[in-house]
Amino acid sequence: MQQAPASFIAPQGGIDRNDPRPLHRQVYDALLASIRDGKLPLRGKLPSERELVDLYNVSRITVRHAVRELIQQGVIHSQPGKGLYVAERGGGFELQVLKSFTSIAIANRRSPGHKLIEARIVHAPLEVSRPLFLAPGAEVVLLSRLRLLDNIPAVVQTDWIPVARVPGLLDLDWAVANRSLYAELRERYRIHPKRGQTTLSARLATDEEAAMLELPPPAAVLTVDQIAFDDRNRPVNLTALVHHPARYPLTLLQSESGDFTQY
Amino acid sequence: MQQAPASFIAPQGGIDRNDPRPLHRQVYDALLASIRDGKLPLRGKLPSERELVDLYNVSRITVRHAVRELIQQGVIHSQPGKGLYVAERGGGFELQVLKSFTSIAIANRRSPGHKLIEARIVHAPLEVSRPLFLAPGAEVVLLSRLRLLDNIPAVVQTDWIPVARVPGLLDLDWAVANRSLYAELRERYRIHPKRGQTTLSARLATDEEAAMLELPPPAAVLTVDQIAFDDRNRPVNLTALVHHPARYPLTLLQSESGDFTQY
DNA sequence: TGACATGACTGGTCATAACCAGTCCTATTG
DNA sequence: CAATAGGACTGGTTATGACCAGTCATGTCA
Repeated sequence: MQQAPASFIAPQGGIDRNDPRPLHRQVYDALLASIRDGKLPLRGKLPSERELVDLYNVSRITVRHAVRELIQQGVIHSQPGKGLYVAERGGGFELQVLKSFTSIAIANRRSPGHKLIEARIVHAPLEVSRPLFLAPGAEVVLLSRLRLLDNIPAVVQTDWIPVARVPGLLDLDWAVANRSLYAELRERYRIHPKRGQTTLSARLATDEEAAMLELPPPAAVLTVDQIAFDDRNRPVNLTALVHHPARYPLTLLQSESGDFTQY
Repeated sequence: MQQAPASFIAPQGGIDRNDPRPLHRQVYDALLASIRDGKLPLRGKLPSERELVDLYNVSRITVRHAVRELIQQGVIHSQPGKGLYVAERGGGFELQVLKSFTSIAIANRRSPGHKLIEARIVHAPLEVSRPLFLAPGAEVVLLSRLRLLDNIPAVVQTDWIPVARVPGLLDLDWAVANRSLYAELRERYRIHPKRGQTTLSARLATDEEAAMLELPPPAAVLTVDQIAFDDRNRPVNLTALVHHPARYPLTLLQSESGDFTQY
């Protein structure tokens, strides 16, 4: 008989019937926290689904919902007939899907920060107005920052947000090194991005980018362009990222959602 | 009252109780096919979940399972209180998660192909043996190919596969332009990759790569390194891809799985 | 001693049933 | 005529209960 896993995962740990979050989300968060905190070792075995049902006093459908999310995120994997196991993580940065620079940094025990490059209202060029469904030349907030990991330049980030959605955004002092744009969107403007479309490519760094990222030219950079939409399917912003390839590679964990055909 | 969607999605369309695939997978495939074939227009509205229940004669849990997958793949999106909508797709290549070069090409109506660069058995260098959990110097099959889209060079792909798992793989003539490594793994060796770990970065192309991809040096390339594991969690292969940035950018569709925090 | 059957597990699938909060049209009311 | 209150929908969440195929340790039989 395997030892009661209650010592690893607090019984009722974080499951609160009055919590506004859905139960499956709470289970997801509780399990993820246990794994991230190292209470469950890498390659370790999780309690079985039916044990989790008893631990958290929720139905199996709820447990399975949480488990499915964790599998799809690549955090755990399942072996039918055997159990659930914590996935070993790769060497570099631990990302699942593309996530917040800030949250990634914290998850990797690096301290995030930024230096302001530019913050003003501009008329959107066509390559910005089109994906945001705006009229050409419409006013957008331009926010350009050099993002730092432990004070080391890692990414050049430029955001464009329609002015209409974020009145007064530039009243804030964006030179403050730890201000988070997305926290501002959430808390001040109640804008919650729900889905996004991301394009990855590579190109040679411009002289300015190379200088900021401390790359000797000619240098290759990884580019990530993302359009985000809110829960009503309205475009929220356009983000362009220019990554230092060595200081900030990206890692994806994939799993058996649908077909896992490969290259 | 909205018109019966039965004209768009064949009633019982593809749902077969004797099909070995799970019901939710069949529903997923049927809906995906309807969308891909254009029976359901972009930004169009899908039948409601309860209508799908009647259409396919399955329970709502099954329909929701399929719907959840499609949402997570970014194919559709949901608006509570309103309905399910086909997601508009972006300009470039339509990828969801990283998928088969061959299947991506076909989905984008481009014809895939390859030119053989190298196919032989080598002793694995450390950077290959480590991720594959092999002893340093263990024998691996090296397969290096220049992949083509409509006969235009797009990606340099190099695979390493432990010899022990694929005896006789090199007996085949890999110079044949349309042979698929993963079809071979599936059909001949019954190896089914289930999950993978992918690292994306950028670097300057080597002279050979630049020449093959028809890029004038100095040129930046997008690199994708992937380790795949099978359903028993054994490493299957290591793939290194070198992408022509303009001919083969990558697109990801993300959705509200877990937290959609951003950069 | 070795091969085999058993049974207690595991995750995977599917059904039925209910309630909630949000959307949207419609009919009633002021 | 405008504001409001229903009611009929939507997807989102959760419960209970059941069966399947695979894994694995154990005990039995040859």
